Amino acid sequence: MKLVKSQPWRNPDTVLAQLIQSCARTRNLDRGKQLHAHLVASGATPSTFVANHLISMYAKCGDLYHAIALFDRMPQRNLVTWTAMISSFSQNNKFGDALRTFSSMCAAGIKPTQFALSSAIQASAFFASLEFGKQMHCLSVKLGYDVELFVGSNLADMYSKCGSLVDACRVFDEMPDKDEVAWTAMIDGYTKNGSFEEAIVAFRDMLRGGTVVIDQHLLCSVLSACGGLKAGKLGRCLHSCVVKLGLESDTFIGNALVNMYAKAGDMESASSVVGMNSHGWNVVSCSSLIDGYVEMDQIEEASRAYISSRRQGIEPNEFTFSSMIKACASQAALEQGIQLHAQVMKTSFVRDLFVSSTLIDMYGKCGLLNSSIQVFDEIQHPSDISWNSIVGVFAQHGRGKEAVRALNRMISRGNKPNHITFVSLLMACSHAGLVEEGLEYFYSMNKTCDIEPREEHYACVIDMLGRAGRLEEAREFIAGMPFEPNAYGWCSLLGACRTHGEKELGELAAEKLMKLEPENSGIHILLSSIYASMGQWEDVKAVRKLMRDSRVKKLPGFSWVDVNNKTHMFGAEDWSHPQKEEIYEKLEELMVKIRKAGYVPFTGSMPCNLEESLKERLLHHHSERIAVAFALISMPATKPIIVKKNLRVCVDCHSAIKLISKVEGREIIVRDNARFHHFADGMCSCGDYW
DNA sequence: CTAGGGTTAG
Repeated sequence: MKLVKSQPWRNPDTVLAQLIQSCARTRNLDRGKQLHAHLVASGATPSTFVANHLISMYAKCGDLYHAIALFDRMPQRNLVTWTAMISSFSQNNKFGDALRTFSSMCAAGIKPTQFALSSAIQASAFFASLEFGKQMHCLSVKLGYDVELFVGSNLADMYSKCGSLVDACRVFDEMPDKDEVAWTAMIDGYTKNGSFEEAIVAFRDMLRGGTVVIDQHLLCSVLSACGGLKAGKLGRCLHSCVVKLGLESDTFIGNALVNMYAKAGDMESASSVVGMNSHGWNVVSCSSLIDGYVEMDQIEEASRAYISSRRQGIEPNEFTFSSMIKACASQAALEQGIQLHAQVMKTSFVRDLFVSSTLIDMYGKCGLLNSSIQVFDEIQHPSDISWNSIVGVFAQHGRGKEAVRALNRMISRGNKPNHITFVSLLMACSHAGLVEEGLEYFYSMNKTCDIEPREEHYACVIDMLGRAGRLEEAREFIAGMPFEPNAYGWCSLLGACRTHGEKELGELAAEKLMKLEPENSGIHILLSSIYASMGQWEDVKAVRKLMRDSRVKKLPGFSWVDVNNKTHMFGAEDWSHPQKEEIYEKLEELMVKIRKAGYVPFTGSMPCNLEESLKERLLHHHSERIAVAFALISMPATKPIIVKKNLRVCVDCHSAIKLISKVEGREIIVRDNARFHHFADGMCSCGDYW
């Protein structure tokens, strides 16, 4: 109003335009509508200039309806009118409409400028449509805007969002001037495509240039890259930068910091950032925090963070649910998993592909194969992630044929298996003894699915041959490999050599393993048990001495079992439980039953030269068996028993529990530190070998 | 009058 009074000689349109503009700036829709109504009431048709302002005002205030209505009724549209309409659509996330309007404009014979191109490229980025994006790029080149600051940044952003980093770089490198927005687009492109090192390198290059402003957008992307690299030190450095620039109160920055620290495993810093300011408690930061705890295997802390977030009034979203369900899977905490599933079903997140995939995995790890399949079957359009989960579950359960069938269905439905799918498939074949099928897939995956076999696939083949007792072939296979097997491969081989009494190859595997994982006591134990099974007590002693000398300690074995939502822990020969009498009685009863069913104690591998009866007794009182006996006397017979162990289940316990599942008619799931065993009716999902 | 970049998952 001041302007009107002080500059009464100005063109009335200019005055009106300025008034409308101020409504747009302050998002004052009511005042904007008033001005519009006033204009209409005066009977005059607004000029194109004024109408353009009105469209822009309506769009900025989120009132697309009136913007469109006005646009449709305009007798004269100029370049800016079209451009304003396109940007109105893209500002309000109507990217399809933005693109349609863009092509109408072109059809009307109006050449787009950098403004319209910018919005149109943004829309192509939204649809992640490389094809359309390339057309836009082409048009930008033709019209001479391709290296312009805004268009260039948009193109780089669009290419990286379409997954084509090469094209993004090409555009970016051609740009003569680059500001912080352009750099952010590029750095974020690297980050989103998993090229974290390149993101950091780009950031350094940018700093070296020295002229670019560092703002919150830029720092967010760099922090995300630090998270990906687990680069806590660099991240902390950037945190100081955030503080110096006074950007701590930015919610996105806070979330990025929490996520960075959580990914780097620095949970203390992550949780302190959450508590630092009023924006700290939000669904993104809490989900990052929870996921950090889950990844660090600190499930108690994860639950605590989840409960605190709920107390703060934060509604969990699909990220939160995924992480919490993942936590249940890692603990084989079936009860809590089911509760989360029930909660998810009350929300729309039940249709989220990440959530359903973690549910499939959780049920699988808790031994409920049918529930996994049910969750999978309820997915309307399974994605690659969904298929990978179900193939993985079949692998865990030793269902080789089902895994193969799932893979074939996956391919025929147009989903593309990746290297993880093939790891699962090969493991499934290995567990089910489908050696020929497994080998066929291994040798053909490169041709049929364009996946070069990696370390882990080679390791699966070693495992497959080893389990089948084809150790000579395993040796040849290793000799023909383009690289040395990884720890998993050598470990499988060592296990197989132990089972099949192959001393020399076992020694080789152990030697390699001790170099790869010198701290791993399991390797020493396995090797000594190979010697023990052959009665080479001198060698057993030598290994023990080696363990002493290199200060490798055998971890004490513990088992856990959840009964009525309470976790009970047992050690070997552990009789501290209040119900010890009943447990002991049950164990004795089980021994009698399984002996009748054909159980023969396997004391051959025990790494000490003890009297047989004592060895047997020691075996019978392994922690996992005590846990199973306890669960049998305290749980309703309908529920599967889930036991968790910190070490590997021993061969003898494996065969004993197999028979216990048969004589007691119970499903027993044992998760040890290496794998998953599902015992039912005298069978185990991991086959006959441990 | 019209345009660009940022945080969480298998």
